[in-house]
Amino acid sequence: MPFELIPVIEFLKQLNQEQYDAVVHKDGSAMVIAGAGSGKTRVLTYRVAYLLANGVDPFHILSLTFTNKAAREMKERVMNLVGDQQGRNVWMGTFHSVFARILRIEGHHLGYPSNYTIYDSDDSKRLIRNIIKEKDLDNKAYSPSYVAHRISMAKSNLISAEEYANNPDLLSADDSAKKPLIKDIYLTYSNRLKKADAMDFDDLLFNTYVLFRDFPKVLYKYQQKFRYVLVDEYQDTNHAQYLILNKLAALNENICVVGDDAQSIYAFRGAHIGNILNFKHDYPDFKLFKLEQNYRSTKRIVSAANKVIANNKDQIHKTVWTDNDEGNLIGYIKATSDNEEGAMVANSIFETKMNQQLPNIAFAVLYRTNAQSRSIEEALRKLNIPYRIFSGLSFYSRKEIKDLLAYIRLTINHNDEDALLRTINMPARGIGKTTMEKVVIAADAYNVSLWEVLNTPIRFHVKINSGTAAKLEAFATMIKSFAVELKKKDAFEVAQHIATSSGLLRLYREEDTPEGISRVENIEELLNAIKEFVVKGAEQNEGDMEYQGSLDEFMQDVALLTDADKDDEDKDKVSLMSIHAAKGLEFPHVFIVGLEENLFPSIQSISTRTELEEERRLFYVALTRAQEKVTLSHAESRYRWGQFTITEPSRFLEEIDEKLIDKPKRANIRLPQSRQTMPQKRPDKNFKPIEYAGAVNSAGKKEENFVPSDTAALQTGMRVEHPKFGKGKVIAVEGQGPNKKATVFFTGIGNKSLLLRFARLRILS
DNA sequence: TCCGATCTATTTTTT
DNA sequence: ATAGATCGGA
Repeated sequence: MPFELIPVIEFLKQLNQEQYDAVVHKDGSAMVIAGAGSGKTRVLTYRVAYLLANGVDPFHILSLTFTNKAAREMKERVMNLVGDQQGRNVWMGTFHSVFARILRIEGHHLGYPSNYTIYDSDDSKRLIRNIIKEKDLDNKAYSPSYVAHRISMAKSNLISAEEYANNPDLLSADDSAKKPLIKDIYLTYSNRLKKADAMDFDDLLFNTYVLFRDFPKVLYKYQQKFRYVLVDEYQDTNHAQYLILNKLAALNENICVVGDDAQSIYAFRGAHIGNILNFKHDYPDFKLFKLEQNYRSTKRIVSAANKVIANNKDQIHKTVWTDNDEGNLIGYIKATSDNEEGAMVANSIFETKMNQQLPNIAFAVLYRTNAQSRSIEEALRKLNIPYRIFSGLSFYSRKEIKDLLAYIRLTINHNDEDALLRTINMPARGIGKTTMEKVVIAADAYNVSLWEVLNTPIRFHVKINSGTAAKLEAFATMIKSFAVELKKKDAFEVAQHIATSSGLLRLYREEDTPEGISRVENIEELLNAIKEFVVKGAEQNEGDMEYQGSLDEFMQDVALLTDADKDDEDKDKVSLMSIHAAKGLEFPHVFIVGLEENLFPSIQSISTRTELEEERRLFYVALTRAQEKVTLSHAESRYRWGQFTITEPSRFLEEIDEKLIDKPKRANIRLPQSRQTMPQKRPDKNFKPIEYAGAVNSAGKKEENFVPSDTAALQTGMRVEHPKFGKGKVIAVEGQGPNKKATVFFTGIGNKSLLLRFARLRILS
């Protein structure tokens, strides 16, 4: 017996009948349709524990999730159930990270080295942008994001560049969209990735599929290895993922998928709800389990969510119910502006926290778009409420981080084109645009990587003068010297060496501006993370001779990391995140902000029913994150892309039963307990944002009572104050009308050029 | 090639 | 509002 069976039996008692049945259904295919909050993660983790308890070797279990966070959480929970030793050996990870790992081992069958680079969407967009430029295409018709999306859709449907170029449907669609050359961009893009020994996110799936399709022996090896396959969030799988799972499970058919069609929110990137329906065709003997009891939320929340989702036509019937208390009414906040919305949300958090003595982690603010975090952040900061933003990629997509990572990538994989282009003149080394253009053209002509041309420019007939040649050689020599270090030292030492010798750190140090300082800090933070990786890895792998703590190990899936994966010592913070990022999480108190037409539902998604239904599922996901209380909020006006916009309340607000919502009232901060209810029309004059802002603030900082002046008469020499930059002196005023702007010298910050249309300035003298 | 000034796209969601 | 790309002059 691998470990004590007793605890598992004990744990099994905690399950309800359906959960229990799903957990102990050991062999054969199974689908678990799990309503929100019905304990699906629990079923998955217990199932893994149950398999282990029944003598299944941990090496034979594969468990796939969509986010690293979900994978990590599951791993922790499993380790708690069955002990670290067993738990660690189960393959648990995201589709992308697991397949990336398989491709490191097997990629040679497809002509990839094991140190291939993973391009994140930023990198691939850069590459696409370059190709568009090289082909001299109109970058209005061919916007990189559009092309990237198009290629991504093709890849997730397993359509290669060659197949794309021969597919009449796709071609005519592109023709009528007046973008007939997408096929050429796709072809070039694929070639360039291959030449750079790089894969983008979609390639990780695409190539895994090709590997399994074309190399039956390899497929057989993994079928043997993964005798039990578990999949979380099955409703979000795309076609490529579906077929890979199909192949993997074909031998043993021990596949257990868990999902909820009502929570499918990734159709926009190719997820296919139909995969749930296909399941019964592929595995006719499958067992279906439905988890309908919600353990997470109050009756009112469950009922509101059910009512909302009932408006969707496309759904699998199920009845989510709960035994929990009736609970609070759903809160409602109506603000005049986005800033006021932030202040009211922050204030409500502050009050609830004080009244009920709750920690910050009890609260989450969810929004449709990441850009909405700003006003919330500002408001929380004013009230000294600590918060953490879980926004996609912000840390890893910072320029300085990308730069350092690019040096490391280039050191590991010299063929990495994006890394080379990014680093070669950063800091400036006198290798400019002209030279690199010649190199790119030569690389293209001889079908080799940029690195090869760089090393022996003469061989590829690049016409450059000796000075430039020397510069290129110096750069190549430097990268080669880094590569030598790589073999000798641990990850931290090499990374630090690279940061210093490349001149990157010096460059930012010399900047001596607040931005420069924060860049240096970010680089140091990355170096710390690498250090931690070395230390932690060494501890965990004690006695494991395989583990070197080397930099390539660190880099292996750094491209797959997001901000949410950084650890944070101080955990007690309010969470700010997009609804997409909140999937799978729960919080006692949830604020859903920006419930306005054209924002949520998004303006891009209101034209078709299916898109609108996806937005509604998103709203459903948001509502069902809450355990105790949901508060909905919207603002009557909002700045969007620098424009002041008047907004309409979201249609979703009307889809909730009025009886469940706290009477629409203006949250008067001065009279927080007031029964006063406000009309739903215009706010009365007492509720100017400024007055309000003054009332909420507690700390007595400058920003609180900030009243911007009319800057029409602003003149050179005037002393002004800015809420963020502090006091300063106007150096110059230029431009006319809406483009009028001022250059202001702020003490301790330096010159800032501000558009008066936007800048909030107070004239002091 | 470098530097500063000017223009522009960005905002949907993520691995 | 802002970062990044682009342009033009030195």
